[in-house]
Amino acid sequence: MSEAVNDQTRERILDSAELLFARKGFDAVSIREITGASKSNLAAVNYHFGSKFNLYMEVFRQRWVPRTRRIRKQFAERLADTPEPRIRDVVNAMVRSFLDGQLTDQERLIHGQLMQREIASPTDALKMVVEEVMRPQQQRLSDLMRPHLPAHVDENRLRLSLLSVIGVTLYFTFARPVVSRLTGQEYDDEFKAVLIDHITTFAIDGMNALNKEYN
Amino acid sequence: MSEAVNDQTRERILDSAELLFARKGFDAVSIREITGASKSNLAAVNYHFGSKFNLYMEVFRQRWVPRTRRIRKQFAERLADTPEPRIRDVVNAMVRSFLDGQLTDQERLIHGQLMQREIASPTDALKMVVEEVMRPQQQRLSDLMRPHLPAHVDENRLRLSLLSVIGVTLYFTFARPVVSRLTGQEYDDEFKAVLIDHITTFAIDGMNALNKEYN
DNA sequence: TTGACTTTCAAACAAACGTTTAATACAAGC
DNA sequence: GCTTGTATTAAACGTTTGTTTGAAAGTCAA
Repeated sequence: MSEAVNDQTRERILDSAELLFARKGFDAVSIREITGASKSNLAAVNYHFGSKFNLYMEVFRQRWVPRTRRIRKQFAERLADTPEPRIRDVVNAMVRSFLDGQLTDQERLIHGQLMQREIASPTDALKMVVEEVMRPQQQRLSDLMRPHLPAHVDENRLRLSLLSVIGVTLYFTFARPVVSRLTGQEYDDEFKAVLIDHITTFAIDGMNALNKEYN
Repeated sequence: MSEAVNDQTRERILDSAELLFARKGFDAVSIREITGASKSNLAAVNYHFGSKFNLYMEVFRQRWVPRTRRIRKQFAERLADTPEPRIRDVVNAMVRSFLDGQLTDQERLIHGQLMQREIASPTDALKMVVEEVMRPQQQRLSDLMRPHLPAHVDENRLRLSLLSVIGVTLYFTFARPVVSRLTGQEYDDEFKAVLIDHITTFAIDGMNALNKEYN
């Protein structure tokens, strides 16, 4: 019972912190704002996490990374019925497991914003994310695609293409204020379906450039 | 003479502010840090700009927007010798006027980071940028590409493709910490040339997806 | 029930923040 | 040289921040 009580305050703080760090960024959010949102006491952050920065790191460890694992699981499930997936199948699964998977809209936005901000102002969290999450996943993707690519396409070139797919996908996730303004479209279900189709198509054709570089 | 003296303090503050806002973000930079870097007095920010936020807005008006105009000019120059540019020519000019133009490396990074952060935490600056800079430029690009596209490609679909090109380009600009880590490559001249080739190719093929949607 | 440990709490602390104020210095015109 | 307006400056101000402290409350096992 004590563990459950412990966990409740701690979990509430983590939830509030994740949301606020994603929305406003680490520097713009005070501990008082987080504890206000989580109905907890100011000193609880120091007690449970030791410091504001440690709280931030725990948000990545206990929220961001597990969510990425869920996305990856969905990616695998999308390909489970495809014995020898072509490049287009892999790219399609990549994009859709994030944009069209089981994440709620808010989760997806939070996930992207946390990453966006971490890239902008790198901390230890970025190092952890790249080494423990992105690198293994990129290796997996590379292994899936390698059989379909000509021998002259080296590993880094393939990596750049994978990063481009990620870049486009993330851009439309976090540049929502720009995209909405320019297109005059709110991110409603209909527009999001258009976006997903577009991103998938753009990414698949962009990736297929690898197969055309004979010169 | 008085105008020149006036302008020196003001300009120094703008320069320092731009650099620091780009590197660390609005919230993480104090006025004391800016005035320290610009060898000026704390109260000078209030005197010349009225507030920290106004300084931020002026950074966009007097640094970011003019630099975008320079990029746009280079884009136009790249196409000046091409009487009827194809889509690939336009995309190539888009990407290269930013990545391979006259901007210094630092300028390019600052330019991208300011935009990245503004997207993450939108202020009035984003509205100004989108309406005064991005929208007119997208219209220009659209006019250049329209003659080469099938009738069924509507305006928003074209816009999404243009945004995708911008998205990829920006991603590789500001996600430098990720890209370097994953590829093991510093952003030296050789790697940047590889990047530019890659991005251009990916973007051109991604855009060409528009010509293939017959179904 | 007691003791030991854990958790929560309010208050305090030192530092930092953006803004304001009033004095001083500078510049230009008459 | 004097006056007016501009620019710079140090100090003050009120507020906010992350961290610390010690007391109180809660929990669990003997």
